[in-house]
Amino acid sequence: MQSGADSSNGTTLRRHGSLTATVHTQLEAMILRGDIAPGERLNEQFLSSQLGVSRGPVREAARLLEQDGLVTSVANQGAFVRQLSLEDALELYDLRATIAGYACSCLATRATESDLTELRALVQKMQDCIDSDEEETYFRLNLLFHDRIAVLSGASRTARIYSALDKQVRLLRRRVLRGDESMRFSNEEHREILAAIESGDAGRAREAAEKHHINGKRRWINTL
Amino acid sequence: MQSGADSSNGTTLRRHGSLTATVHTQLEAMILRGDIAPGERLNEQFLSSQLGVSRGPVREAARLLEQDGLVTSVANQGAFVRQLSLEDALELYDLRATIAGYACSCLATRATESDLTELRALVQKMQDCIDSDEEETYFRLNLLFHDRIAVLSGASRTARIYSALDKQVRLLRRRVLRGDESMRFSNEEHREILAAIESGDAGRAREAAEKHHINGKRRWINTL
DNA sequence: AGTCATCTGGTTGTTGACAATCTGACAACA
DNA sequence: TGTTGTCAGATTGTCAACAACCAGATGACT
Repeated sequence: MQSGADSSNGTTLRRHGSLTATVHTQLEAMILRGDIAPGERLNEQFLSSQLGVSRGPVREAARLLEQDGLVTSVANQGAFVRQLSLEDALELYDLRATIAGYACSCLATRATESDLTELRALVQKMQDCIDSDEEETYFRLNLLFHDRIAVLSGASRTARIYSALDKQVRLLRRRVLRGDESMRFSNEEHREILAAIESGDAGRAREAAEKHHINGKRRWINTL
Repeated sequence: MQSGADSSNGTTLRRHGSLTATVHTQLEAMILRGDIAPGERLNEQFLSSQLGVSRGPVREAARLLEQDGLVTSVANQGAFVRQLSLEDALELYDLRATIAGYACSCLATRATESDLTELRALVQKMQDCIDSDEEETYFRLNLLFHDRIAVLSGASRTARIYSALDKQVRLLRRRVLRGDESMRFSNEEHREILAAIESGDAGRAREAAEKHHINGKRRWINTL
C-alpha cells in the first residue's frame, strides 16, 4: 500500500519525463507482486490519486499493460488484471519455450567471450544458491539468466516478447517454491544451454532451451 | 457476453467501438498503406483534427501502435513511423518463421475437417490467381492463409504476435511483386504446409512452415 | 410473487485548456 | 568566422471538468 504521493522510491522517478512510463512500471510491479489480484479491476480514479497523477497517464499505462498481456480491458468497463485459464497457461509455456529456443539459437552464433563469462557467472551463482538453499535468490537469478540470454541474442523484438511472456507466466505462479530437487535439475539444464551456446551449435542451443522450458512447464503442472 | 478482448482481426468497426479503437485502426491502415511514410512523425494535433477527435484517443492509439511495433515514440518528441534496418528485417523474418512454425505445429494436432476445408480452399484460390496472373489477389490471399492458420491454431497469443510481426514485415515491403515463379514456388510450399497439417505430424508442420517463411525471407533478400 | 421499466451512483470515455519541453533561427560575442 | 545564448513557435505532456455509459437497486405493474 503506497501512502500518498511518492514515498515509494525515495528519489522522484521523473527522469524519463513521461509519467505514463512511471505509472506503467508501478502498476506492473503491483500486479506482479499481487497487490492487485487477478480479476480485479484497475480503478483509474483510485490509482491516479494513489500515485498522485491524473487519470490520463493511468489510462495510457493501462493500454500498455494490456499489450503486455497483463490486463484485459472491456469497453466502458475498464481494465482487469488478467486471469489465465489452464489453456492460456499451457500455450504460454510452449510459446515461451519456442521464443527462448530462437533466442538461444541466435546467441549461439554470436556470443562474445564477455557474454559467456556473464552467463557462466550466473550459473555459478545459482549453484551457490542451491548449495546454501536460497530459493528466493535462485528464483531471481533464474529470471535474470533467461532475460540476459534474450537480450544478448541481439534480437530486440524477441527479447521484448520473451520478457512480456515471462511476466504473464509470473502472473500465475507468483510464489513458486521449486524445491531442492527442481532447482538442481533446472540448473543442470542451464549448464546444458550454456554448453550449447558455447559450442556455437544453433540447433543444439535451440533444443536445449526448448527442453528446459518444457521441463519447467511440466514441473509447474506437477505442482497443481 | 464476450465483448472487447481481441482478435476479430482486421476491421473491427463495432457499432459503438471506442474512438481509440477506431483511431488505432485508421492510423494502422494509413501506415500500412504508406500514407504516413517511415520516419515521419505522427502529429497529434493534425491527426486529431483530421479524424475529428481530440488528442486523447490519438495518443492512446499511438501507444497501441508502438506496442504493435509500427511506431517508436520518443519522449517529448512524439511517435514516428518505424524505419526498419536490415538487421531488424532479418530478425523479423526469422522470428515470424519461428512463430508460424509453432502455430502450425499446434494446428496439426487439433485441426478439424472444417479447418482443413477452409485452408484447402484458400490454396486452391491462390492457384487460380497464379493461373490468371492476379498478383494483387494472390498477395491478399497469402496473408489470409497464414493469418487463418495462426487463428485456427487456437493459440491466441501466438496469433496475436504473428499478426503484429506480419504488419511489421508489411512495413518494409508494401509493394511486393513476387513474380510468377515466386508465386508458384510459394504456393507449392503452402501445399506442403497443408499436407503436414493434414498428416497430424506436429514436427513436420513446424518445419514446413519455418522453411516456407525462411524461403520468403530469401526471396525478399533477392529483390534488394 | 415475478417481471420489467426506471432511477441513481459510480466509472469510464472524451474533451479543451494549460504547462513543460524541444527545434530551429537569429543575434551577440570572442 | 565560428560559437554560444536567447527567443519564438510548435508540439508533446498533463490536468480537471464534462458527457456517455453500465451495474445494481428501487419501485410499479401484471
